[in-house]
Amino acid sequence: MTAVDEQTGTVEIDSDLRAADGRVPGRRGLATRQKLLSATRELLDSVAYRDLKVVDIAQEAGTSPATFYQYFPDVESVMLALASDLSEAWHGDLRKLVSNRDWDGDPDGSAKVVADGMLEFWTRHKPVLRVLDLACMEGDLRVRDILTFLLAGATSALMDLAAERRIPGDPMASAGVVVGMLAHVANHQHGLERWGVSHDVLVDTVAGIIRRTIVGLP
Amino acid sequence: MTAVDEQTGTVEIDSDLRAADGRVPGRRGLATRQKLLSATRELLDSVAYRDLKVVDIAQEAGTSPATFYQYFPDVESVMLALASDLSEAWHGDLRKLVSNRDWDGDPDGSAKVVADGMLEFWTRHKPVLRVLDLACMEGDLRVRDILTFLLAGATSALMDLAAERRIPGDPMASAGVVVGMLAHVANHQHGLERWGVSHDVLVDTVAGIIRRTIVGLP
DNA sequence: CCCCGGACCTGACACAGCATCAGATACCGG
DNA sequence: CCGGTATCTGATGCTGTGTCAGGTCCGGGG
Repeated sequence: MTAVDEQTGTVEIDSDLRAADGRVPGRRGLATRQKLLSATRELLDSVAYRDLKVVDIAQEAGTSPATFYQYFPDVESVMLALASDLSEAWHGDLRKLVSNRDWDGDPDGSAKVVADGMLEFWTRHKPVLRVLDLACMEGDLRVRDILTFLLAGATSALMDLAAERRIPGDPMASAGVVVGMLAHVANHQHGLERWGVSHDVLVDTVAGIIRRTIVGLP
Repeated sequence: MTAVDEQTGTVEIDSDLRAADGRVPGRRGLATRQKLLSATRELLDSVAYRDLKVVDIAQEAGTSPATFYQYFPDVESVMLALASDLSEAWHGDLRKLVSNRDWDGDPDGSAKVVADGMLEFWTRHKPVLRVLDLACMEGDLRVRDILTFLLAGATSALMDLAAERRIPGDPMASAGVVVGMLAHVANHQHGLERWGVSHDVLVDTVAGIIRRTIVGLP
């Protein structure tokens, strides 16, 4: 019952949203479901994914484990739901972050805004995204599709840009690698800072790579 | 009782290697410890880190859970040991992969060899590395130090190269970002291939970024 | 206003995996 | 062959999982 995409027209994240029995949840039910999602998100700030227990999520949400199982079959499914929400909420914005730029007039500034925006997005949602990233690497196809959708807007915008500019090399590969780089850098920003790389320097470095790889300037 | 680094002179991975009681393990003990490590590595090929149980590791290693606890306090510690081993074994090779190149004579070929070699390394050890990466993001300082050491050789070699070439921007940041990019790309190679990006195209794209970011050619 | 039916919640339970220890077993030097 | 130490494991208590049956809450009809 959710959005089908406008332009890439591919992904369709279906969520008919049933409780453990066949019930369709009402207002109150949806609220506790939401509380469980938030509780999970918050716990992930402080506890490792491996140690994330149903008991703790339930407690954090102010309810019981049994209730948890009314809405999700397991913790993994909560992550999947969080992923869907994130994807729905940000797919469009990430696309716009790239495409609403004046690449001809101010390529340097544009690259910097994109770098900064992506880093900001990734950092804000790091606790969830790093888990999704692992799940994706571990071969979870549902997660991979959702992450793909999340990034599809930005990626295809970058790809179009690279193609327009007739950059040597494969536009898809360039766009994919750049987006991946942004993700990784955001996740390890803290580590790089320990090596003496400040946030600003990092943004500049990444922006430089975007500029040279996608826009095609020295 | 293990290597202290030669040049960066920072990391020191200490492993006095005791069993659960204070004993220093002998030949037989070290063998079962090794079997537990291998079993873990192999299980990670097929099961998600979150679902990796002590029972299963013990069974795969042909021993009992109680024995497991003779050698490791928990699964996390096994990962730490695997990380140390990997680091010890590859730190030098990764450095050489970058520094044993003729960057002046054949920058293009060199970049390609580095890209290919790093991708190969990361892909080969993906099941372990992706877990370590998560642990690092989740704030595990021991893991971060070990990964830092693993990559320190390659990173500092790239950094020196960038500094020599007087590339605009911060050499440390450039090297760090490039190494990070390689890691991420290797981890998501399968996903990119699904978007129609072949291995060879990927290597070329990444090599291009190395060339432009570190060596400084158009 | 009360009360009823369905939506929602939870206590109780059986079972899986964790972690520990005391005692059994395997190996080595003499 | 034997004693002693290194190594292993069965038994056990405990934590967390997943599933009921039955209790509580709430909104609408009488």
